[in-house]
Amino acid sequence: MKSGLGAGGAQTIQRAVSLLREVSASRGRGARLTALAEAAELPVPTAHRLLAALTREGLLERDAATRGYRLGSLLYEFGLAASPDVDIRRLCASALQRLASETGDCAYVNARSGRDALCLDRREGSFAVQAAPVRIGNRRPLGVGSGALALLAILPSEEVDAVLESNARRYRRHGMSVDRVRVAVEATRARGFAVTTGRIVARFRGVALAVGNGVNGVPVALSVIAADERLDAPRIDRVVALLRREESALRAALTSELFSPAKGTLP
Amino acid sequence: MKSGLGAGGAQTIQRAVSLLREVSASRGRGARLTALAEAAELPVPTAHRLLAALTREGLLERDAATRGYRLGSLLYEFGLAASPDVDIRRLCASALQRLASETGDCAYVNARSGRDALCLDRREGSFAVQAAPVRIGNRRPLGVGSGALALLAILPSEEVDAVLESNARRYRRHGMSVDRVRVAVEATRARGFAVTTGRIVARFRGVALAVGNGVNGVPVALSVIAADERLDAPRIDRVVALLRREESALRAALTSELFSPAKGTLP
DNA sequence: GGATTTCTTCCACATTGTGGAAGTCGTCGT
DNA sequence: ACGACGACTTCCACAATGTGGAAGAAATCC
Repeated sequence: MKSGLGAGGAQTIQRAVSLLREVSASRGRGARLTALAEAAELPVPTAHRLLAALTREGLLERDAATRGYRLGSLLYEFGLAASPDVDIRRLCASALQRLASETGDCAYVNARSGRDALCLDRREGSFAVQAAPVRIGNRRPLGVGSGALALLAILPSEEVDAVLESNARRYRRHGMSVDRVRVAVEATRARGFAVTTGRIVARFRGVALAVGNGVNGVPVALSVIAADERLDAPRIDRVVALLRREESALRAALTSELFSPAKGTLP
Repeated sequence: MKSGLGAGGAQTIQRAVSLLREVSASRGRGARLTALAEAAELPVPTAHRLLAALTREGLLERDAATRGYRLGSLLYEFGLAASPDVDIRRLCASALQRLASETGDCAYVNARSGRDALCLDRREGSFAVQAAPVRIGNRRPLGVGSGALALLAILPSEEVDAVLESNARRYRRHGMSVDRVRVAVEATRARGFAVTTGRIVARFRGVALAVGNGVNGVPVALSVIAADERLDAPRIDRVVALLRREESALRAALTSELFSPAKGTLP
């Protein structure tokens, strides 16, 4: 088989992690074998064997009813130990709170993770009733969704190209295409913030703004998602103003955080 | 090589996870290659290759200064997505808070994870000044430390035997032995709670109590750690009384939680 | 500055992982 | 209820991948 890029000694680990990422991209109640195999570009029996091994080790769990794979408790446990010194969620908590209560809609923090956007945290406003909302920890390809688009648009163009190429297959599965994402990136750059149409998630739109140079080197974006009829042009402007305000507040908080990093559980 | 138990198709994954567990057992600033290889019972070059692959994938990070391996940010990200429906940390938060403030020492929640005890959360009291405290997410072999001992002692004897055998090598690295742990288990069962001498972590003692049938099927223990001169016999009794109180409160909270599970970020 | 320990690279070998094909199971639709 | 389709699992011949001893760099200690 082709081995692709200069790996030194671990096809298996690369494949396994690739499967884990695909599982954590799946919303709802677990991802099925065939879908995972396809997404990770692996033959079904191979994916099956790897998934079984990951399950045996506790990195995955299998929903008895659905037969779908979910991230396992061992990953939660590792996550506790891997908590970063600068806790982005804690830093963004109050910003999210204000955004959600002032707009009445759902406010999100997304971070870049490789070629994915990762939902770090969210806060629901009073109006928020979404069918299958993005949950904390979920991943999507950079460019798909408002937060993910804002994150993609701030990357240097050559990196954008690399991400687009790498995600080409995945865009298709989201009903997108490389070209459409590229156009959206250009529009986002010109506009200064990201908006999505109601097409990606049916009947919902998002507005997003990337945070300066990110948090601790990690690019981060704030976004607000609402039913599309609630987000007309004037309202978008108001939401963007709120996002701008929170973005500044966050940058200020970051500066002071460098001198007094708090760690551990919230009081 | 001997393959040991009935694995179906993934030596590599088993070894990789084993290394991850060892990394998350290491306190301080990262675990070194040789130590990890020894702990995971792997030849050094093999461990090196696997660790390099895990690092490349983002499951591990390497401290440039120490050359030690730490859990990587991708594990933190997976951890977010893998957060359990019943959040043990949230349930125990107030119990920890009271224990820490009333004793002035360090209060911990530990859970069982395979043959390990896992530090789920901790709260420092006013007196707590530990040199190398156990951090959230750290692992130790079941039986080493007060919380870990309480967790081991509530297991059925045959399971205790299995754990003891499996951990034999690791006890040695903690200056313990299977026999000493077994004796401690008997003593813990007779006493109804676990205490440790100041020998495991120099100059510190712990008192621990397991929580009923655990939380959501996961065995859990509450513990208080203090400098050994602070923990004389009468004070131990008082701490145990506090632990008993919190243990009951926790069991009560568990019952009501079953009917109104809260999820997501705290308000 | 040399000795010791720790880490990294190398490479011949075979164990482990591979994936096509075939079998089994679960789930639809009628 | 039953049959037909798709999804999951098992099987196994094959070789690519992972393996680990040995030797070569780095870093660290004395």
